[in-house]
Amino acid sequence: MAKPAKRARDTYHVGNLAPQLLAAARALLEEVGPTKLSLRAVSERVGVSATAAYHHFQNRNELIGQLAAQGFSELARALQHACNDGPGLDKLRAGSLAYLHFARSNPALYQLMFGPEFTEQTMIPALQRERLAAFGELKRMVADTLGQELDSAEVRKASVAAWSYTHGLTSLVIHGLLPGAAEYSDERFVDRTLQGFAALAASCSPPAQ
Amino acid sequence: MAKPAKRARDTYHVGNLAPQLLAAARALLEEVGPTKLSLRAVSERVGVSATAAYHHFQNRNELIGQLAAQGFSELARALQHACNDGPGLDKLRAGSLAYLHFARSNPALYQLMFGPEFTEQTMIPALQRERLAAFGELKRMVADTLGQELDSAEVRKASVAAWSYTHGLTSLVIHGLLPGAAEYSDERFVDRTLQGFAALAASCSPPAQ
DNA sequence: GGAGCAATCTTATCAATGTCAAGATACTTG
DNA sequence: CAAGTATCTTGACATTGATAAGATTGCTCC
Repeated sequence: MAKPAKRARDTYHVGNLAPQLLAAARALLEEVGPTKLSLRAVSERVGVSATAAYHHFQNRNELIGQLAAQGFSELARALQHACNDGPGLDKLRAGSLAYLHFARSNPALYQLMFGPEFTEQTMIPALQRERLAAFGELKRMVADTLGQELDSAEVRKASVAAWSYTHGLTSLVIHGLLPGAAEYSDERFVDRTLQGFAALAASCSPPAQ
Repeated sequence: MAKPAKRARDTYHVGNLAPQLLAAARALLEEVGPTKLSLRAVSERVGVSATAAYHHFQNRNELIGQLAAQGFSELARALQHACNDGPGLDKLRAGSLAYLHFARSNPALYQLMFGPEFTEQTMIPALQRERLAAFGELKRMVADTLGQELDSAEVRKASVAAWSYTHGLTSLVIHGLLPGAAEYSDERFVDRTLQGFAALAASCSPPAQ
């Protein structure tokens, strides 16, 4: 009697799948870009059937959401390191550098983190939490720089300003919208932008408080 | 003799399809979001077969690329108006306001304009051109503010700085990452961010020139 | 005016993808 | 070891972008 040649043991996958899927997705993400990351490709890379992921994630959005959350977690750690190691006065520059460096090292992940997939409805808790944690790290940096309390109105405003310019610069660089986006160093981008702000601040009307 | 009840004249569509497709896509874009805009839905809204669009656009990317180009063109016009009408000193604030207002009025379009779909490879000429034109408008504003020549190094740096912070703030607001992103006014966001910059500039080490 | 031709539009079809349902297999717990 | 649950597979379906081939329209040239 011809039994099926391929036994279950050969095709079955067992255990610890979620982290493997996340790792494969993370790698594939940078290869194919944030829009073309397919669940099937991820599953195939791990060596598992196309629908196995659905036993660990509700759907594609939850998987890439966890990827994004992972990204914010790493970004927070990078900011923390930059803030602790650097000299006291230039914490903002050091933070911006770390931010830009993270994004340039993981461009597709960064695009995913701020991608249009995650709205209020499709936002998973882990993503929201890690994003807030990363922003908290930035607020801490700003509070240190300003020498004020963490939750003062000043710090809140300045933190949004710092996040805005850093995210904006990063986004422009990542998308290749700035000339020389490929070859120039992180330092060059950050320093030139800071110089640009200085020039703007010098010849601008003082903002109404 | 029973002829086919449906004559060709009833099903055939004629003439001027490209603009209609773009208009329908533009409307659908804001309804379903930048990731879920399907060619078929656009075609159906116009009342045309699913593949008719391929006689006017190479593929989906070219269609949404032209949408994005259209967005940059409108953004440039908005900046131009804001720059010409406003008082001389606050051109930067007026420009930022116009920028944020455009994006909040067309959030999905704005996300598309800076979306990950358009890389160096998949970039259509019209998009690149209109994007450069919009940035040129911003540079003109900055040059006016600084009182310097359009292509000086100062203006280039300051323009990137201005674009960075404006795009960053806009992006954060659009994505709903700032508290109160829904209810607060454009003015509030811009002014608070400018105040934040002032605070940062005041207690920051002066950037090395 | 009509034959021919190019542009435009349709139908039929395919491959890729996200997702669900049902069954098979492995692990756990009594 | 038996039963139940978690995990994984196969099979299937709907949606979507895209191609190929045929139908229709309008224009051009005689």
